[in-house]
Amino acid sequence: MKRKSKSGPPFLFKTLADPTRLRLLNLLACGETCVCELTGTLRVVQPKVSRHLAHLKRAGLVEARRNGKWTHYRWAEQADPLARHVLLGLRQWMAKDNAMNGERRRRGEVCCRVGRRKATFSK
Amino acid sequence: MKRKSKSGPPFLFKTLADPTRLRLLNLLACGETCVCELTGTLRVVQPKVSRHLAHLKRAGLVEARRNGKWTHYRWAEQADPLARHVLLGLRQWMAKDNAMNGERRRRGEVCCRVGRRKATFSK
DNA sequence: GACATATATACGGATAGACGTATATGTTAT
DNA sequence: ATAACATATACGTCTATCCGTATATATGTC
Repeated sequence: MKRKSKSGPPFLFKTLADPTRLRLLNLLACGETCVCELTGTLRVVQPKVSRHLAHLKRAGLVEARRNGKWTHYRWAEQADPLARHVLLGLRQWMAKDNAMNGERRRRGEVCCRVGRRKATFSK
Repeated sequence: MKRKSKSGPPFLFKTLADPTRLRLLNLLACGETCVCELTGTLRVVQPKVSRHLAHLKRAGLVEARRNGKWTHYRWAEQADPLARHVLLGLRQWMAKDNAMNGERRRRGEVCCRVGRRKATFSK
């Protein structure tokens, strides 16, 4: 039985091979962000966001910090030189890509950190 | 119906997410190489090599040149800055990785190649 | 032409990955 | 305690991807 390696370049690249995960990294590039803001900005269902964040965390690309009800994610420092190099390139690419820029601009229009009002009459 | 994008960062990373393809790129880093030598050095069946080479070619990472019965593959120049950056990092990683070094050393003990020119690797 | 060699592709099965929905876990407020 | 909320995970399904084997294509030799 052959062990499945969850590290090394193939695993790094596999982690980066998903559009949703790149969008998440893009938003996190602005700084630590909570899941609800990520969910709101990307307009995808919350379990999808959580699953991809878990994957990014397993791969060591992000770290999580719990604060009360919320969990905040952020980019992690990379020990491995290849990962550091690749992520730097990715960051630069994100800074220029139109779609990624647009999504970063949508940040802050949503989420928990500012006073949020529910769209409900029952209160 | 949503079109499946065969380009962009996700596709680049997907291409790099396979160990066999990385091994192929590693051997090609020494210079243009024919399929039979790749097959012999990696000790994998030929259709597998051809399939992965086709994938690398579709992704624009390698180019092919036919010469008689043989097809020689080589690294392609990258127009996209992200791809160029990532592949440069990969090349540097390969230069230091033990397994990759070992495999490059096995080159030349096999196959059709007799006289060859020197590599782009040490650049 | 027939034949051998080098490479590419087609086919079917196995496995991994991504998804949506439902549910579980953990936290805070009442 | 219960309720409401934020986040994580479990489950079943669907699709993509990888593989080995068999076959197709292309080129050179006789």
